[in-house]
Amino acid sequence: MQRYMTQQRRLLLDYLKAHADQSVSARQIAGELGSQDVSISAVYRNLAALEQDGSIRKVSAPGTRESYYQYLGGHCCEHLHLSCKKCGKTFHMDEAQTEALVSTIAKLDHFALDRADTVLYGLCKQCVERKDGES
Amino acid sequence: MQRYMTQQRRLLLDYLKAHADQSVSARQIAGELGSQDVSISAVYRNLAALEQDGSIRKVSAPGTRESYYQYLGGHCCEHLHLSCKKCGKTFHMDEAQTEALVSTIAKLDHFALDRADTVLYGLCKQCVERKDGES
DNA sequence: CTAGTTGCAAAGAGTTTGCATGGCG
DNA sequence: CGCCATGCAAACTCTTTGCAACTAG
Repeated sequence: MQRYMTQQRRLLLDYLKAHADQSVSARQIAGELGSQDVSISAVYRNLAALEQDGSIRKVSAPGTRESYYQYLGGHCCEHLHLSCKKCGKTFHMDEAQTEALVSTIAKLDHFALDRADTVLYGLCKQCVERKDGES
Repeated sequence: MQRYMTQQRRLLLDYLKAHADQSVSARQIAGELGSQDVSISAVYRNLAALEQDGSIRKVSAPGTRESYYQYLGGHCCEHLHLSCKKCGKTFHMDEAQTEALVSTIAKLDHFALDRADTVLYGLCKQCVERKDGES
């Protein structure tokens, strides 16, 4: 299906790019773009479209109800993602490391790890260091 | 809070144990136990209680709407879980391997991986081999 | 007995969809 | 112009909760 670059799609994409280092929820997006004429349904529909195109990725963090979305700068599934449970930022694991990890697991467990669907949860360096409050 | 072992809790726990090698959804459980007098709310309430006790684990698989639950044979968060996207079974990664993986990531990325919340998705050995239909 | 549990039905939250209108190319 | 996209509101699905009746210990 052909895609038109509407104002809403543009805004959404810009927003996602600007927040490429973290996962954002549909509500957050709608909240910030809502003032610029982007309805919640447009947000969801565009997120779905972008996900299909492989431009973004949808992840569901454990313990949360809503889904989160993150921009994939084109290079999509080459590496695993590290998602910080505290600050919400997403880190991209080095390709070489990813490769090593994936093949290690493949050898040990005969398990073909899927880079696209696997997210590793934990705490990033910063959040480990200052173990207390902040977003 | 004290827990009573009601008939419903017993049935639910038995069901989870019997399906310990795969993730099951609340709907599946309610569907099968519904005929034995277990309401959907009891299912959810008990799942929540059992999760709190650390007896089971709740995971949200990418691309699905509902949450899935899996029995943890007591030894809870020592190892990472491998979840097969095709057959739905959950495999427990060897503790030593888990340890190695976690510390490797800690070294390379300064990232404190959370064993409780991380699930690795992919295809298990069997599903990789017979790449076609079956559940 | 008494605190925890249950079923039911209603409430909530997040997400999806039908429909008529509006806009990109 | 034609097809795609939008906004709105209603529909849906999964999950949670209030309440009165019930049961395990």
